[in-house]
Amino acid sequence: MEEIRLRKLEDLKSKGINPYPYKFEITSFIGDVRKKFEKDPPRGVKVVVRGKAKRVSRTEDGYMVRLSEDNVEILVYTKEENLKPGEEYTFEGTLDRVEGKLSVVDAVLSDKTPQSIVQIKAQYDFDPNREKVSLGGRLVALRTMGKAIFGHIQDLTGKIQIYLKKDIVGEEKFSFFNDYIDLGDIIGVKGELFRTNTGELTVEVHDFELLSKCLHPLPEKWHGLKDVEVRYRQRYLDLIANPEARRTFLLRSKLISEIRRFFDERGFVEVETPILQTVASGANAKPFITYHNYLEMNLYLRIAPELYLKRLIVGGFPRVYEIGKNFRNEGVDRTHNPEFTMIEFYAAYWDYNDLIKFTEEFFTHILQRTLGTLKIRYQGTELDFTPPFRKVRYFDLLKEKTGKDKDFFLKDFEGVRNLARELEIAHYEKLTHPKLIDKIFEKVAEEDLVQPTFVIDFPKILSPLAKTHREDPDLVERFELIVATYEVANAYTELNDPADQRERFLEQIKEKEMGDEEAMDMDEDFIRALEYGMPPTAGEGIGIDRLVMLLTDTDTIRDVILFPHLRPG
RNA sequence: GAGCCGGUAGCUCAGUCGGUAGAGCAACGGCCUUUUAAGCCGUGGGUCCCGGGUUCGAUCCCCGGCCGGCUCACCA
Repeated sequence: MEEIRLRKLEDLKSKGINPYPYKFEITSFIGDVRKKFEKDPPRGVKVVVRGKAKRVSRTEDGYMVRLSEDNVEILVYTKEENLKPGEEYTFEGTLDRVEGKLSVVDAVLSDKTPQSIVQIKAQYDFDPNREKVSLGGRLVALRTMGKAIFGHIQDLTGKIQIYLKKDIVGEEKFSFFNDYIDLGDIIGVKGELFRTNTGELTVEVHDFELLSKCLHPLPEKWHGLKDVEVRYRQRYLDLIANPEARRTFLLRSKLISEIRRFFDERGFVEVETPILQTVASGANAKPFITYHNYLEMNLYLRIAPELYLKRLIVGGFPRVYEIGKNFRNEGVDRTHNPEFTMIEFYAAYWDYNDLIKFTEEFFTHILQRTLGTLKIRYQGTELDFTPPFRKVRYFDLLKEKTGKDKDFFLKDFEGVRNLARELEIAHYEKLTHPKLIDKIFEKVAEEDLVQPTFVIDFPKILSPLAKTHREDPDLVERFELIVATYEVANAYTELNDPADQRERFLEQIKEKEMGDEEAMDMDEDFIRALEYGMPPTAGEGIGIDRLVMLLTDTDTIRDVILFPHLRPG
């Protein structure tokens, strides 16, 4: 097949036609055109429609019916079985726009009095008045009908039907299309907008141009691209073939701009700190090591920006944030990619109580702006982000689950180890005391935390950069926000006493010597920075990838990272 | 790192209790000027992931490898 397309390419060149021209003037993106003449129905509008089923197609979890009333069509998505093409049916369902087309979703058979499909459509799909447009896109569907050709071109913003009529484009152009344009090619079309008999917004093409040849066949139009390996390795194909992929990554982008807007509007300054670091500190994780030829030294890819951001607080930036990648040399699974995106932010004169309120505000803003709701479905469960979120203290939760109190966990090392053994925690005999507590908490507490929950007041020995709790020297002023059993945010009142910080680092070094590979490294310059005085400060990190997973109802981090790490194929 | 599962046409999949394989879409040739998973008639297309073994014969059985998925371990 590639050979045929290559031959067409050569033919074009020999005819003096450049198959890769320099420029095509477009009047707008495809989605803009659709937006102009198509209104989205408000959320949850119920309709009853009746018509003849022109086609019944199986979808992943039901059927799609093309329902026709006097030649005007509407798509109906239903789980009803045994529907037959040619029969008349009445459906009741919710009006929605699916890939640009007005559709009735979650439809069930009904015996109510139907509304007119024509009239329903008239409310949301408008007459384009022969508006002149010039659009570019990839040809993703093609239906040639002798002296007329229908097709769809697509860009990131949407899809639109094109209509070529021999009478209109002329004999020469028409056969040029037939002879040289293939499914997958990028083309530019100029023409006038109209609606077909069935009501679909369509470009009546007056002229067109090949903008780039596609030398490979596209994935299948109906099933899309399913092979996960190909979807990740050749993400461009995923983006061409699968609307969910486009939706996910558009939402990711929207999320990140909304995050920026949220922070910018609140006086935060966006900064960039080093990714190549000489000391990998600021988190409990194993770093990647790289080598600088000129300096003849190893460098680490950052595991966290924390210590640099706090240096900026020392330097007088009152509120800073950084959105960027962190790199952790650890296992890869459904919730971990070796490089992942976080936002970390720090606010002088705040403590962790301020951050709790701020975090609730953050989620409200983000959810409203991206999804327009505070209640989202995630893997079959409704998550309610209406503030205030549940708050529970670390040791209260442990006590509830194990019956053991703080003193037990912090003072009775042997007891904790025995408990770990009872809980069948792997390698319990090799774990250090803080690690054991951490593991037990993860095992007994986290898996029940589905609704957004702040776990507050962590043990000090787990938190070397957090400030000691004002009411309890064993604890720090720290919280994690857990949603759907995984950590989404981690925050604390920052430790700003340099002497205390030095002690904590020394404690980490001891942990490292006792076999904890993830214990933090001492950062002398960071301590020196604190010696110049850091105002009371609170800081937080939020994992962007996991946030996108929540917002897009995705259970694999690889589905929200454009190019996730894979072994070379 | 361990266990389980998978890799068949460009894509989505079926199949061979061991005799080198099939559908739909895509492609190619026809017909078709409002189609839309267009339709109708016809045609071509395969390293059945790779390497070894068993066998007269392996895509299928066995062993090893590569890549992926899931679970666990490691880890945010």
